[in-house]
Amino acid sequence: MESNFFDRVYEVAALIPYGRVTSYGAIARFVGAANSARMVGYAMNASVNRPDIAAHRVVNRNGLLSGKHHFGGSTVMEDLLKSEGIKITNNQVQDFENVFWDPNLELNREDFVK
DNA sequence: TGGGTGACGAGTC
DNA sequence: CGACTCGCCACCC
Repeated sequence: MESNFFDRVYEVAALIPYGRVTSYGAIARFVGAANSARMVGYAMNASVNRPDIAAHRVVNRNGLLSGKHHFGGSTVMEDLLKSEGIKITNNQVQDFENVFWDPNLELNREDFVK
């Protein structure tokens, strides 16, 4: 069976543009679980098996690389973001507002299966 | 079946 | 301004 929740999270995560980041809460709202931002992170945790998912482009609402610790336990996440032109300082995304990508604004929910 | 878990978020002190 | 607490809810055991 298909767990639409996780699948949607994966879809959105896969659509995050290069050099941009988004927040768990933004994805959560987009998939219809505004109050389940934690589940987005949980889904990302399971997305390690999904090479198409750019989990490193997902940070918390503060622009903090909360999931970096889960990226092999190294600075992989930080390095990946830097390689995309995103500035990282003290585990925090610089110019977060500038690189923030809100699926609710940039993406059409109608393009997804309801 | 039930309960614990957690890569969050928002509110409070 | 910083640190802490609580609620959330889909997934795993």
